Amino acid sequence: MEYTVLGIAWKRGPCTTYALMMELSTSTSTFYKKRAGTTYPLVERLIKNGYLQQSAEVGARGERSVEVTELGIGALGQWLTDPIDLGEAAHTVDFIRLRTFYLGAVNSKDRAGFIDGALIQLKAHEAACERAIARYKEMGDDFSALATEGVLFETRARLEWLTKTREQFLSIPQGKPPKR
Amino acid sequence: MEYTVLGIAWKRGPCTTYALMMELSTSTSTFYKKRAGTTYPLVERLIKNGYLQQSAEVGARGERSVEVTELGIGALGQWLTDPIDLGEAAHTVDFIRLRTFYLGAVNSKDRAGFIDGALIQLKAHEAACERAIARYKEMGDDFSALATEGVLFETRARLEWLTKTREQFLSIPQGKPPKR
DNA sequence: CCGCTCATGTAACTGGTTACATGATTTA
DNA sequence: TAAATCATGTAACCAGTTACATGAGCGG
Repeated sequence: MEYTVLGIAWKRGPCTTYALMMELSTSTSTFYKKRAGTTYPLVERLIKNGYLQQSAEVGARGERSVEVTELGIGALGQWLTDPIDLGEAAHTVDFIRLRTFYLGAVNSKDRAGFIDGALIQLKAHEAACERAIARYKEMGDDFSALATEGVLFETRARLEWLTKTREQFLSIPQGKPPKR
Repeated sequence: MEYTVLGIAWKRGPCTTYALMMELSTSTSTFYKKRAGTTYPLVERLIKNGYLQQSAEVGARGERSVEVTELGIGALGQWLTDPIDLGEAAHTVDFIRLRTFYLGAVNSKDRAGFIDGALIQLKAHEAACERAIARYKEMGDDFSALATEGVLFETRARLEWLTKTREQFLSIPQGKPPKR
């Protein structure tokens, strides 16, 4: 999304499109598998619309760098100040949870396999979040640290939910729910 | 996503594309604002690929209904049985959290406005989840009830996170983090 | 000097959104 | 009988993904 790129560019100051792309693809929070094909056109679009501009700063090897314009900072502030509506606040994605809606289609053994596999991945993700938070703190990026704390809260909630409901998920008979 | 439609069609048994569309757009868990323009082509695609088929059942008003084929049930089972990888398990979306990464761009008063507005929406969402769970239990759809319990856990974690970090978010000075 | 990372793109494809369009049936 | 809901689509647009393509600089 445009605002994420705008936000990263604002935090970093003048940097290359490549650097933006790298941060987009490695962040614990960003949900796009942004690669070159997305980032370069997106940055182009933002420049065309006046939110980013070519920076005067040029690297040793002639890399071009971009920076946020006044207009861009204004748009970022607008986005952060606009009250969030219920639709956006409630909109979350969780691919583990998504599957659990239909677990009745498979037997208990398969359900256990899925849930236990998911728990392992979530624990790995929890550890990754902790490392990311430490890294952000070290870098002095307090907002990213607090935001990633949110990912950690979420991950622990998912672990707790799956752990507590595991037995119930396994005990429900296979098949679709009764018709009404 | 295809699997969600497949899952809903499996749960419901023969039903119209319209009914699938309605469930997609009202569910607490589905993240697509699926409208006609998405659902009809998607169902067409699933029929073409053999996962859905026209059902013999026809409504009083001549509505066509679709149902899952054996192949479709197989694909659904496959999806549910395949172990989830870290990338998919870690991939979550939260538009409130996304903004908090860049809250340093605005002053403390604006941050407080954003956070407090978000808390109000999250509380409303929490109540909506509770109602949805009760409804699913009433309908005898235990898997959806347990899955939506997951949404509830998540929502409460987000509330707890924002409540606990609110003061910290407000106390950090405005501006971008120091360069390294 | 070979391979890796930095750096910058392009082109084709896919899939979702918006907006439009139509008509039947139900309900107030 | 008028409005709402059920029901079915289409077409233009937009944005993200995949895969391809290139070349410079750096470290072993």
